[in-house]
Amino acid sequence: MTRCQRTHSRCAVATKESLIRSATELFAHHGLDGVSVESIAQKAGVNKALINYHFGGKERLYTEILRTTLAEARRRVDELRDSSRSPEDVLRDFVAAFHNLATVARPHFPALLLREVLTGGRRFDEEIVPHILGLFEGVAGVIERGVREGVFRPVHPFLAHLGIIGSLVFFYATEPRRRRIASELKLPVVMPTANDFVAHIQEVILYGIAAGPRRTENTQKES
Amino acid sequence: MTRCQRTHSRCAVATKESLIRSATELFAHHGLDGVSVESIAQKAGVNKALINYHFGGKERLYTEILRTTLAEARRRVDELRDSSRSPEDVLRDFVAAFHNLATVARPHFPALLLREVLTGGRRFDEEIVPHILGLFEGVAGVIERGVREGVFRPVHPFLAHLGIIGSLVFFYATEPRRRRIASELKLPVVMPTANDFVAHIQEVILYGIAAGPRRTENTQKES
DNA sequence: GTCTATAGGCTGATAGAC
DNA sequence: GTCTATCAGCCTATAGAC
Repeated sequence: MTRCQRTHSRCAVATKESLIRSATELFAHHGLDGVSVESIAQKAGVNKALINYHFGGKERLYTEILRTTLAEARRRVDELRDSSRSPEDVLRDFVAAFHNLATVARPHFPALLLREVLTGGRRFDEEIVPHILGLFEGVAGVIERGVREGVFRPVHPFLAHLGIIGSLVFFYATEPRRRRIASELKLPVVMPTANDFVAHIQEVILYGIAAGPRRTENTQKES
Repeated sequence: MTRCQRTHSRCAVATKESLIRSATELFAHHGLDGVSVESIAQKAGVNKALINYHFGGKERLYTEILRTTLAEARRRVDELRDSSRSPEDVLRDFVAAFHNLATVARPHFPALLLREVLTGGRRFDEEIVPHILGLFEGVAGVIERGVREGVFRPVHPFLAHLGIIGSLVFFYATEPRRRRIASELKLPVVMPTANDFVAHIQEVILYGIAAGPRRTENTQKES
């Protein structure tokens, strides 16, 4: 219970932050429709009327969370994309940055983004769209550069972007649930850590799109 | 409006199928909590009381849809996994089968599975768990075999499974929405088709985990 | 089997006291 | 800024007519 020094009452900013923190976790877990304002307020330890006072309603709170979370993700991609390093290294950096974002800085970013896209992205307004574009341009851009410089095979940048982002978003969005589900289902496997996954996916992606001679025959779609 | 030959009234089976079809699409798009029984009934063209009569409530209808959808996916994986073909070919077949399932037979399978895992898989009961296990064992099993036979690098089967399934589930679960969103956002890219994606992902996966000499240096996590 | 009518609970939002 | 009290609307489920 953070208290202001002068008023001896709970700071407004502390209330807002508490609400945002609680709502972020609940929205990521249950979706906008699966969360009641009552449950958000209870988890935050404040009155539910304050959601309307500070944010103007449940939906506006959701949109604000989506916007700030995507802004943070975009900021990190922008920091990396114009690097002078090799395309391989930049791609590795993207994966490492995603890992850090999804495990430390914004652990609910993957689930929030995924849920929003699943439902049709109806909240992708003028404030959010640039962030989505930034993410896309970052990954697809470095792949395009790698293809141009001849270090990557001529893969389609957008498809490669989707494959990479798909793996990452799926893994981190489902990671906390999967651990519990896997143990309940008695999955016959030792659960690797998220760190193991980062190393694996960096390796597989780079082996997968790197230029150079291969012993594998051409790929085919059907048997 | 399918009618029975003798009763001259709408067949019960037609009603059930119509409800299942409508509910499947709505659940995949909006999630269990985002769909009202009223909207399901309206889309199906029947009365909402019939949802309780035929299925025993909205949640039971949802569980039934989840179960039959996962059963179908599992059935297809089981058909392929014990093939005598090479691990590379079986993996290609898995991807092709997923594509067929996600575009023709059960277009809502990826979104339904994804949403359920995101929310914690609370409906993974004794009837559903074997299907989940079947999917996992199919993909991880063929990778294990490939590693054992020396045609794949010694990747972790479970991590490889997650990376592959993640790409596929993400792509197909978001495909219909992404097309609309991309055009609204004026994404500076020609949208490739799902067929293009299949070819791309088969290629990248096999290049990514195939054994054999590589020109790429060792993978590292941080810059 | 299907429909109408309705019960009963929960939800999001707000007015007003402090 | 925060809380209590409350309302109107929507929700799921069901009883009962046909």
